[in-house]
Amino acid sequence: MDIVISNSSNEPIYEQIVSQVKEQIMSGNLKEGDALPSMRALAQALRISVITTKRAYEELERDGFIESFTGRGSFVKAQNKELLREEYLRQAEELISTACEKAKLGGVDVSELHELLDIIYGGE
Amino acid sequence: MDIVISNSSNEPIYEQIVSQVKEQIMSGNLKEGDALPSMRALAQALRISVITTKRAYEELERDGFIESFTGRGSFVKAQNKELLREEYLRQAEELISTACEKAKLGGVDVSELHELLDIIYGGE
DNA sequence: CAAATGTGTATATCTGATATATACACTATA
DNA sequence: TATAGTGTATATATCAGATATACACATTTG
Repeated sequence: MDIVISNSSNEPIYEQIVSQVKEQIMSGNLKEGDALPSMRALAQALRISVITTKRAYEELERDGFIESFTGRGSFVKAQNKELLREEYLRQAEELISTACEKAKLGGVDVSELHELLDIIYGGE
Repeated sequence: MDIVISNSSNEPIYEQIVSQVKEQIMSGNLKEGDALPSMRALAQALRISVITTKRAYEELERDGFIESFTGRGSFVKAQNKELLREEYLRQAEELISTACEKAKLGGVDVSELHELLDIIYGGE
């Protein structure tokens, strides 16, 4: 479980954890039944509070990605990757929508956005 | 000066004001030397506090878009629209970048993003 | 099987950003 | 010069993010 958090990011720490756990599930790095690091262990590793890791795990549990048991630990639930794909697609769609609004305000043509898209998607 | 704010939005009120003033400058609705509504008048119209309108105007002043004079009012400064265009382009670029990250996580191909872009940009 | 250790959980609290009420200071004008 | 309109400053309220500490349960180990 490689998880990295950034204090400079404006994204809350617990959201960063949630995102990265989802990524690891999507990549196959985490499979059904796999144990997540304990809230304490993760908190210690990231030098943050247990309450914050708990909050992240709570959100993951609420969204059906993991399951937690008092005294035992937290585990990955059976996952439908297609569901995750749809979630990421929806997020991308929303971001592109906002990008289009900004572009229109600036008088930026759609063709310019297509170029940007190719450059950014390709150039990683 | 038509300004509309949404309480349900997660964007702060003062940021909503800032954005919309920039939009009106970009659209030519507000020109150099034009007087903005007084902080009090705008606050009353939007049913918000003067402090909030002041904060919005402060940000606009800090970014060089307007100028405020105690006892006189707030006025639009000379504007370089190209500067605003660049700002919007930069914002769009950043959004597209994040969208690409999400898409990659979901295994969404770049071609699908191009389709989305056309649909969203066109379909307003 | 009881003690110890490791797990998740709950309560009260701190901090920073957003928004506010109220009072103050300056300018124009009637 | 009084008054009404402008921007400004100080102290306060509220909410989300993050926390410390103490609690409850499960597993391991002597």
